[in-house]
Amino acid sequence: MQKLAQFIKILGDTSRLSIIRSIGEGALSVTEIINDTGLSQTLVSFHLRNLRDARVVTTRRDGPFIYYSLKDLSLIDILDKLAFFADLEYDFSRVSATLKPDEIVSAKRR
Amino acid sequence: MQKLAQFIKILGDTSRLSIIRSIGEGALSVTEIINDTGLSQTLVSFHLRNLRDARVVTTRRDGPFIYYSLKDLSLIDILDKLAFFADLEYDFSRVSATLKPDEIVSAKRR
DNA sequence: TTAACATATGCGTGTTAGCTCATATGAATA
DNA sequence: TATTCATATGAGCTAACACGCATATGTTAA
Repeated sequence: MQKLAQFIKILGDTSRLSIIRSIGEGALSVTEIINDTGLSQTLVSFHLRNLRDARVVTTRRDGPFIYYSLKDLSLIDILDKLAFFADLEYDFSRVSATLKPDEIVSAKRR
Repeated sequence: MQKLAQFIKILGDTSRLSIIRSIGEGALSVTEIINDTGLSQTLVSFHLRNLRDARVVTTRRDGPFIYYSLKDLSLIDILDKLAFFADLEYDFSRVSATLKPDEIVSAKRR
């Protein structure tokens, strides 16, 4: 229970959700994440550390760049479901605001 | 995004998860929740307020008792998925520690 | 090796949020 | 109405956490 709450806490932050959404469609370097989210370098680095510790993301080094990606893409589906559950208007991934999670998944595959 | 993070934060607390699990199988009065979770009266009341505000639970008054239940049972499935995602050992609802979320759902229907 | 770029970390701060204690409100029964 | 039981609320404390600033580490290329 403790572990689950801790894990969920990691997801319950606007900045981290932004980052997760950023890398949800493919690996990005830290700088790319910074540009995509508009968050400061320090803040992105700080949150990436949390996400790393929680094993939400994985890293791959390529020269001076470190590419971050989601360890398990099914997290996006879960977040879509949560977003749908939470307020029925907003969807987490960037497809549609009116589809149900299941429909969003299928819509993305087109 | 703000709203989603706020909602997830509500879920990311050990006490509230205990309460959600308590009422996951049917409506309980506050006193029953207190006994089931082992949390203090004040603390349960405090968290129930949060869960109410987040529209996670609904209430029904019956004489001096107020019965709380989940507004949408699909929350349990989502939490099972999150628990499975988080550490592969623990499951949120009380069925099995080794089944995947889908299997848990079907196991419960037996 | 030095300079430039990419990323991480330590420290200090303000705010949020969970918790307890005391108390208040509300409903039922005698 | 008075008492008892059920539930909610307000105030105050503490700890956790998100954030910014400055700086450090690491990598590449000149």
